Amino acid sequence: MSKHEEIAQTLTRDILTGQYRVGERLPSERDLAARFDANRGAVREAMKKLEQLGIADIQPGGARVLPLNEASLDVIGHLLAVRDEPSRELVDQILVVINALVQTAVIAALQRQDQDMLDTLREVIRPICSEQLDLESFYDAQTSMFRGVMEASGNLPVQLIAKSLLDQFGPQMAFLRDYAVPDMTTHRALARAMDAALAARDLDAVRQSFSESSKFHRERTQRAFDAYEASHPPARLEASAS
Amino acid sequence: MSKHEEIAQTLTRDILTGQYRVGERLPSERDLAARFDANRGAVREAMKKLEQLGIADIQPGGARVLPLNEASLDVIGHLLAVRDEPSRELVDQILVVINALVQTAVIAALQRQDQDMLDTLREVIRPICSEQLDLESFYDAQTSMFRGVMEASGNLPVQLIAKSLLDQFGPQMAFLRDYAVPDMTTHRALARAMDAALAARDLDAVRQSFSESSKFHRERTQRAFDAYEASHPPARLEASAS
DNA sequence: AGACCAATGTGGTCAGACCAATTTGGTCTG
DNA sequence: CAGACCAAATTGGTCTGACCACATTGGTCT
Repeated sequence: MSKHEEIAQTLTRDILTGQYRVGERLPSERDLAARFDANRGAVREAMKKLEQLGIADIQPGGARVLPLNEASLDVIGHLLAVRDEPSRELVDQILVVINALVQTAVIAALQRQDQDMLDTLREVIRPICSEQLDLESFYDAQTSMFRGVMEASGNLPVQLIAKSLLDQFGPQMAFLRDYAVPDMTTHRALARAMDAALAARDLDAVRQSFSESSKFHRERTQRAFDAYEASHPPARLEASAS
Repeated sequence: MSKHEEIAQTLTRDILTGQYRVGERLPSERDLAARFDANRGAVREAMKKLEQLGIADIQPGGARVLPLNEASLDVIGHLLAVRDEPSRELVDQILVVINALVQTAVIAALQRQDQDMLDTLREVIRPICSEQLDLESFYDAQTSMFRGVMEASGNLPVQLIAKSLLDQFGPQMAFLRDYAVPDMTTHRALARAMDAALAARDLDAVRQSFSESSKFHRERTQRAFDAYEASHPPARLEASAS
């Protein structure tokens, strides 16, 4: 890892864990350069990164910590990675958003009235419901489905948001894979419902089936968290939940 | 505007308007420095910006142009600004996404079962339906409503996405304000429906009323586009639509 | 013709300096 | 004593020039 990445990571972690209060001034670039035994250029690059993440506001006179709701979408990945395991609440929120985006994309795709598009859509769903998948392949298939839906929607903003979110979310959730209870029967049933709704071009049914799938996925993820925490040292009891 | 901003803007514009093909190599930093009569540091900063926007991939050996669907959400603002007026299609897509986010946020807020939250929510909606607003104030009120809903949702990813989108979207849409046909009667009716749905905690009604409001807003925006184009030189006829 | 290799060009990093603007701390004034 | 004021120190912003490791390129050798 290069110097500026190291500095940026340390500072990002410090800010996101509350080492610096919101509004507080960060040390000057020269101080940080001395502390990290780095060139000021390296510190500058790191600070630029913080600014891009929207967690610090750099101005002549000093850099200050911004509140989290001023941040860029790109902080999500860092937020998930800051602790030993991601926050259950944040993970659930992300799943909610992804569901909203997928539904928006599917509906947009359906409203384009393009038969080829619809066939493509059903094709990316089929692997989920028809084949005998293990959990690993299921995740891959689901991700492919998401990407396919996004592309079919033709809605660029949705595509960009979903890509950013999935790119940050996926890697951080890898640790849960071994703890998720496979339930391919239900998965397949949910996927069939989605496929049927698509075939019928029934918007309400599409919404309904995707919502149900998302709800199941969210519950399953929370159960995976339970399993993970049960088989791991619950850390120190102090402040482990915040 | 500082040098690196000028360079970044020019390069961003060139890339987004297709002056460079996807996959094509950009000129080297030293070449660009010579072309813009700048030092390499300024060019480097500009290139960093392109990389952050997700429109260029910088690697030892050279920087290459990325396809648009690899970009960051932050390109939206640049995409809207690249042409004389924003693309109608993109604007509509953004409105669709914002509606999806708002609905997600409202539902999340409602499901928190927090009476104070709900009261706050209704308060941010009230100005839209009760007062005699001109169009300008209506926009402000609507934006306030969005922000209030986002905050009330407690869903950080939704907040961050909406903030990013609105920050990029708002300024670029200012040019349309004078061409939007005011229809405060309908606006008020739609807002009252939203308020009633919230008061009843009826999720389906909430979805329905917000969808209708969004639909009306989208149509009104497209009509504003018509009015704008009617009163502006339709540019040269060649390739004006692409 | 293909494999190989050296020269060139590329981005990545660093060091040091200067500038304009802000911040800061003391001083002066009421 | 409080507030306005000013000068010195500090801050981020910019620029110059140089070196490095690696990718690309073009020629050479087999």
